[in-house]
Amino acid sequence: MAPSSEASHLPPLERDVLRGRAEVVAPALLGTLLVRIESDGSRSVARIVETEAYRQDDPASHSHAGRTPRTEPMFAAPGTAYVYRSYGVHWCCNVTVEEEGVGAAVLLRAARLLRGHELVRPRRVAAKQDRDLLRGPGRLTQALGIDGPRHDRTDLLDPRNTVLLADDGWRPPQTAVRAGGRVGVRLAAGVPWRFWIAGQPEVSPYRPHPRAERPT
DNA sequence: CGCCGGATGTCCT
DNA sequence: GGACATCCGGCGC
Repeated sequence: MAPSSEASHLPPLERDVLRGRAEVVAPALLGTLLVRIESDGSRSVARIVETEAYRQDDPASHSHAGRTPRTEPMFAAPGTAYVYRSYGVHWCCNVTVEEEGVGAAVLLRAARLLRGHELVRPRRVAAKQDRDLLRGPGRLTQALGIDGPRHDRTDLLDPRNTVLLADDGWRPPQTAVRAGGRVGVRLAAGVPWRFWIAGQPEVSPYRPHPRAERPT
């Protein structure tokens, strides 16, 4: 029998979940799964514990200035990956949300690794503890081998692809979902569109932008 | 734990 | 040229 059959039975995330406004979808994705399928069929599975919402009318969003070659995927159909380079060195992975033509996305900031430790460890040699493996958006992509050339513009709900959003039905208790300012953004720093599961050690440490402008 | 500098692709609303 | 949705290692407390 095929060794991958068990993992392949993880149900995909429902696309309709992604059609709502970014700041509604972002907390709704807490507890869902990110799956990385290697070329040999082996899989890593991680539980999403921290997200951030970005949308077109939001000064902190890449889509705020309109379409560019880089931000084009933000305007694609819901479920599309928007993978961009951060500070020239790291990759960050977003899921496009809202309707096609609207520049909105949810940044996947942190996750807890459930399976695939042996696949992730060699890509995250700098991680001193397991909780640091996918703690932060740059670390998350490095851990799962997500990058622009391979994954930008791919459909995260198409089971033929190598990075997928899945759903095993688990969700955090409502009382454990927290909201606050987004990490490292200068504009609209007070908008509480970062969401995380309280008590999860994989949630990335909050760090304000050095010149954050907060609304009065 | 906190602060600092270095790495550097893509954009200038 | 400067800013940026980041991370890491080195240093000091």
